[in-house]
Amino acid sequence: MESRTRRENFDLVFLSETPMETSMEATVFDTETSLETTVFDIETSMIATELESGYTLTELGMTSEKGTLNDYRIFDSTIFEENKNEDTVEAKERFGMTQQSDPGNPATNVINNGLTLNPLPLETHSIPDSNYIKISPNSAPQDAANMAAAAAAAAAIFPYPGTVHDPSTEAMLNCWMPTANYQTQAQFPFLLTNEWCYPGTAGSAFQNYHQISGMPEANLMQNSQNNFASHHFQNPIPIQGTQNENNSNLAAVVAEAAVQGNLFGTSSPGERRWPPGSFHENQIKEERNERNWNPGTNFYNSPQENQPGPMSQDESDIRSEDLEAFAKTFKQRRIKLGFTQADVGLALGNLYGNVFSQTTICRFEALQLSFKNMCKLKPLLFKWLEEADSTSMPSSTGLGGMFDKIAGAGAGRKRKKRTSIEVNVKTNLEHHFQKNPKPSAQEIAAVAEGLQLEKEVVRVWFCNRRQKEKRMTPQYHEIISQNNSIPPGYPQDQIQLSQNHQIQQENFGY
DNA sequence: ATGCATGAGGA
DNA sequence: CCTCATGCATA
Repeated sequence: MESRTRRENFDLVFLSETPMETSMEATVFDTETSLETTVFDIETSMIATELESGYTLTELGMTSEKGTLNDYRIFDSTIFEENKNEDTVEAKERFGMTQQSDPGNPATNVINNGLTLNPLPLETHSIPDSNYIKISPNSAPQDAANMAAAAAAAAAIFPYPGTVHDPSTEAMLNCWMPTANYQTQAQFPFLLTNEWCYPGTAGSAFQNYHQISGMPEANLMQNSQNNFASHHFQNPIPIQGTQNENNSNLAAVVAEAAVQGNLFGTSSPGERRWPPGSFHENQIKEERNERNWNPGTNFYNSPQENQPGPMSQDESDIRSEDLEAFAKTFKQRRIKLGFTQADVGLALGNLYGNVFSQTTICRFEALQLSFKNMCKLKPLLFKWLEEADSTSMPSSTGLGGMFDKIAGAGAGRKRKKRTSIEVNVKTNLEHHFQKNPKPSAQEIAAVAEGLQLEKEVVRVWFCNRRQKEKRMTPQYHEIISQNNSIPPGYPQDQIQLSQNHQIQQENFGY
């Protein structure tokens, strides 16, 4: 089996906001082997096939609930060349695109590394589906995560950035490698100092980005592109980190790259999701309040300031999708690095003075904390991860210093022995809860009476129960009643997540 | 991974 | 008494 590089033959296109309610599945098509693998069927929420690399798209944060299609395609530009003259009307209709490329801009088309990027006008979409790699259709809320994964995949795969088409701004982006968030020059050296990269998603703020330096959009864009081109010419970005680099299974390459890219693909305090100062914090907050944290909302079109400056990410600009994606990535990385949840909790103490228990880390990873709580912990965990990632020598240095875990020794009152409540009693309580989640003292007393439990125990049970209700991933509700429709062996958390998106709005409207 | 619990802070 | 962040102890 000859090992070839097919990288020159691919470009990356993002299609956003295209309504498509039908078979939401991710198909990976290897144009070399002509093998097609259905990876994830959104419709049934079933993981049909795991990628060879061992990652599933689910693990890559590529799952999605139904809704708007956000379709990432990596296509064979040779085929594109053959098809580009096809009628575009159908494509436009089909994909709801109105975008034209900028064929007049050489930087759009040719990167000076001997590779020719196609201008990628809309016409590209008349290419048969079978020639695409469809990574994932997504609803808007999932844009970021999916975009990140897809983009990161492309970033790792291609020696140059794919041409990214942002339909919402009608921008052709040849100049950068997208992730879910704005990226700085640190990530993308080809950027001009004050530039930020934006991946482009539904309602992209690409234009905002281009306004940052006060430069006319067109100029900045061109600048970017030129800058990128020259940078690349001199410093071709090596393809690295993908063990499957030479693997003929493109799917595996994509997957692996996506996993790696995912790390920086998710927003984080360290990276700042927004260009520094580009969005006024208050504006974001206001907007979020107005929209009541609708997870489907994107804020990319928010007004912005021109004043660059440091910006700390706080809860107001974290979306639940970000948290999901981060938690997922965090867990993967943590495990890969060989740390236990307890290790992390302890390390947080060393690094930032806040020790956390294994329990808390566990709950973070499982999204079993309140939204607010998640937001609070995320920055810390992110820092830790960054640290651990760069040091990446867990056994030796990793836990070296250690804190004296100030043993409480407070000799406070002994903890009450944990009372265990029988299952049938629990069921009973659950029923009560369904009827009235906030029973009064009297009602609690009555329940306690009926169930032969201490009042206090019942009270605490309700407290805890309510608290559970507020977790990011509630595990209760009507899941039971849907049992029939749950495919056997289907991982529960998938359902919880998708349900969560609805529940979220009620529970986290603050 | 979770069930039951604690304690701070708020009405 | 409640909410909320958090964790001991255990399944």
